[in-house]
Amino acid sequence: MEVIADLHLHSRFSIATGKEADLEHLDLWGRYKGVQVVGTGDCTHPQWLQELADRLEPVAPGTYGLKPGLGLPLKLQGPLWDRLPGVRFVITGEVSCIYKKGGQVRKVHLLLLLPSLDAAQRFSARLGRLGNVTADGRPILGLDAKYILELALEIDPASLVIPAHIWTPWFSVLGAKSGFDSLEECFEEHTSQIYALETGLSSDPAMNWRVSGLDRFVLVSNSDAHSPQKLAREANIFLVPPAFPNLAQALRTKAGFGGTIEFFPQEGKYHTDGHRACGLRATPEETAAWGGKCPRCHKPLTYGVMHRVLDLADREAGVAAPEARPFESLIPLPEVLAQVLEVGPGSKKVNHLYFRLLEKLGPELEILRRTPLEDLAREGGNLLAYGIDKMRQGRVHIAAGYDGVYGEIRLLTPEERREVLGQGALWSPPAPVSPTRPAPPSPERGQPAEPPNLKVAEPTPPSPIEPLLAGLNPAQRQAVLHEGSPLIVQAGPGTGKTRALTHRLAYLLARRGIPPEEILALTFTRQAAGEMEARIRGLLPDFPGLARLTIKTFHALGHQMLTAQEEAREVADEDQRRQLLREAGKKHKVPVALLDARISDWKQALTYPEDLGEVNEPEVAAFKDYEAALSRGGLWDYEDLIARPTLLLTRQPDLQEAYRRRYRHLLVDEYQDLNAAQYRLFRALAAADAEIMVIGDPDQAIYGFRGASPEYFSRFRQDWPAAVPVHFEETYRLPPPVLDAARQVRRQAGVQPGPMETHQNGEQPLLLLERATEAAEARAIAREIERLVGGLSHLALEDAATRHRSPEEKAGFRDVAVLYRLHALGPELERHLTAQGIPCQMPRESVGPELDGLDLAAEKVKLLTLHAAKGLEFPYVFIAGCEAGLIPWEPEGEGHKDPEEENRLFYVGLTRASRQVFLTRARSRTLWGRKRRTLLSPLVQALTPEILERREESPGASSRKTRQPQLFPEIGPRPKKAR
DNA sequence: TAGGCCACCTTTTTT
DNA sequence: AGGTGGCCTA
Repeated sequence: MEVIADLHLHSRFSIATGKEADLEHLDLWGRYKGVQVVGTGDCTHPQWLQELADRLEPVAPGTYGLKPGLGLPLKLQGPLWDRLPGVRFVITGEVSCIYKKGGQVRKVHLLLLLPSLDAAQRFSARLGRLGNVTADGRPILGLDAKYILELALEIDPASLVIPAHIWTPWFSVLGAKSGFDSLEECFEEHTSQIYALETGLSSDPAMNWRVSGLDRFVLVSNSDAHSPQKLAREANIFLVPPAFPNLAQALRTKAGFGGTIEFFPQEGKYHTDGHRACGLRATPEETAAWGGKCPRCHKPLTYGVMHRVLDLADREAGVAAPEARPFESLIPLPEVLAQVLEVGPGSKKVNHLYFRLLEKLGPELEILRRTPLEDLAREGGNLLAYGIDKMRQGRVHIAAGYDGVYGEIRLLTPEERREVLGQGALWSPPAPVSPTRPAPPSPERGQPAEPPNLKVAEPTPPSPIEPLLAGLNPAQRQAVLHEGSPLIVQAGPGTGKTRALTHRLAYLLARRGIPPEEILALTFTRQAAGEMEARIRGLLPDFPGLARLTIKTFHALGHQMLTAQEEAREVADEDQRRQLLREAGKKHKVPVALLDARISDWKQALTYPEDLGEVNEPEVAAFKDYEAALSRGGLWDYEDLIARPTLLLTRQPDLQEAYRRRYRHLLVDEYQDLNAAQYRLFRALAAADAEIMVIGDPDQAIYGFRGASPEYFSRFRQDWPAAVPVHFEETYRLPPPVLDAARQVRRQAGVQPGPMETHQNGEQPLLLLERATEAAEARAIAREIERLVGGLSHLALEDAATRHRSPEEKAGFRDVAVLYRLHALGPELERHLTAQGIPCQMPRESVGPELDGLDLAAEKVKLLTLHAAKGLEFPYVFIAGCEAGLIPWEPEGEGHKDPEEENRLFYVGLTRASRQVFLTRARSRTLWGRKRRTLLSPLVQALTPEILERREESPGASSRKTRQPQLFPEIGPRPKKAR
């Protein structure tokens, strides 16, 4: 007994679905169509899962039915319908993986088949930690497809993952635009866990047989319906009982898998090649003859599924794959009726006849596949019977779909019409004979496989150049090689600062034989220290004694020095410190903020209560209490970690001498960010004859509020008169317009940064997007990101500007950062980007305890403060909130605090980008409950038009849906969610 | 001592 | 807006 199953469809929680896409209507339409098993779809969506749990009950293992009383009444009566059982549901869903692999953006849709509702709940919860599963029933995840497979099997080994509509150009495992050339490239060592492939609307099994690499897979077909009416336009025929374990077994082994019900693939939107704008349809042969270009406009043609299949094909047409299953090609009944009645498929006439036929003849699939022609003729007329007969024989004329244009079916020619309908018609339904399609070509052995394409590794000739200097420019080389006197390097953004530092370290160790323990490299952040260490290991793998190298933050070094001399204490965290300040401040009636600032100042000047003598200020008394409390609690604060070790060194000459003897080589990163205490610590550590290299960029000094002062940078040459200055003048990061913009910004502060030359190409100007509100601003950002990634879904298809970009040029989510001045802007941006289906993350949050490999592997857009972006690089950088008062930040009523530093901060933001910068602004912004009209940031205002393009909101923005080719055009716009 | 109400304030960050 | 701390009351 045949069991027809449609496993891939979507609920109303998916984007661009009708609100009728619920269980009740799926059950109803499953019965109308004649399907016994229906996937739930969207099994990663928490609300949908809740609905499944509420409304379904198990009827067999992993198989569910509507709870009693929930089924909708059929519009139909009669013996065929009165006792028709409801459909059975199995748990299915789809995820969209958008990620970079091999330097290219990949977009792969996967169909999931899970063995139980419980498994789905666990899977959803797990995915929810890696991305956003609530915005869309088909979530967009920045995760490698193979991890999804791993995860599904980890949740339950009975799960099945089926690559979805595998040939579509934009979103599939073999797709021409963002896919792979083989399943193995995608799933690697897990490929054996893939058992089935979904052929999609634009291809049928016969096309897939031409690729012998697919022979071992079960070829499945599903509707991918976005509304229940579209259910089962493609489907699977199983010859096993309708329960999950049997279906899964059949999908794994092919045994009990009876074949598929298909669209005519030419009807699909991407079947053949062409160019929509020119209305040009092309066969792959024509495309080849035209060199892939549209002969009318010479733009690249969009390759269709057929083309892609032929690219990978290694078997002749008309030869079935071994063990191939048969398939039947059908046209949905409403379309057949539309052809017969010469009206639209959505018309009342069609609808009326549709249900009349169903009532008399049974479910739609039965009518299309099996109902005897004479019965069709009796209930629907000769023309209908004739048309369906033609369809069953495959005699259908279809102008193939291309470049997003649906194929056009013509079932009946005018002559046929006349003949069949005319007086004394030549055609009448034949006597009842089995009207099934001719059997598919019998499976044969496939062609012998091509010899494997062996790649011979090219021997790399031994390099005569010192490898540690190879690839360095002259200034970098100088920084690496310099010895004998202190060195100060001024290194702008992207000029290879870390490169120079790490190569110098490696050179010291490996060429000059400096013992690792004599080297001290200091950074400001753990991340920078970690990166430096990793890069040294990369340069000198297996070098003995690397562990004895000291690469630390200033604070870590200070902590280590302190604990070597005193009883170790913990470092007070933010909360502890605030608590102690509050207590001390309260007792002595000193405002906490004031006390905080005073104590910081004191410690940065290496001053402790005992140095303040008998001053009677309440602040001093509070300071004493605070220090006593820290001590009682066994705590140091961050400033202690610098000030105290410095005092130890200055007060104990022998200790200082010991450190100075040990560290003969000192390197300091981000030298412009030293504060007074750090500067003194560094001076205390540096012997007169030590070899010193400091590197930094005074234009990027942004920690003045923390007591840092770029003054020490310029003072270096006074402190070390023998110092040699080096200036890195070549940037490898900034494309010319960004470099230009950055320099223009600095010029506004009266600073003319030294000469700079860029090796980065790219002429994209900065883009300024001004919107009415911060919500519109966030949506504009989301839209641009979507463009950069090259479209997130079929519905928001790549526009002309991006669609022909090669996959290498497209961005992955991790290539994008959104920067802003205040944390307060972060959550709102995150909310909107998330709602638009863009995986994003504010790194503060991710500092959770249970970060595993997958968490780290998930690609996300980063949301960062400008400060936090320091030292990072992203191809695409958005700077949000480019408004006067916000950038540069001017606290309410107080006016500019430090316009110089704000200017540098903006400079830092701009110079994070290696491809393009987007500046955005909200004309009205609500911040901390106060709504204000804003002006464009003066820093942006001053940028010249050659490098800054302004793009107003396109007036056609509201006509989105008319511009966009729709996969399911009958669906209205997505319902607005209440805020 | 819990709970409720009100006033306040809001940049950027280091083991 | 929204969270926090302070202060008052029962």
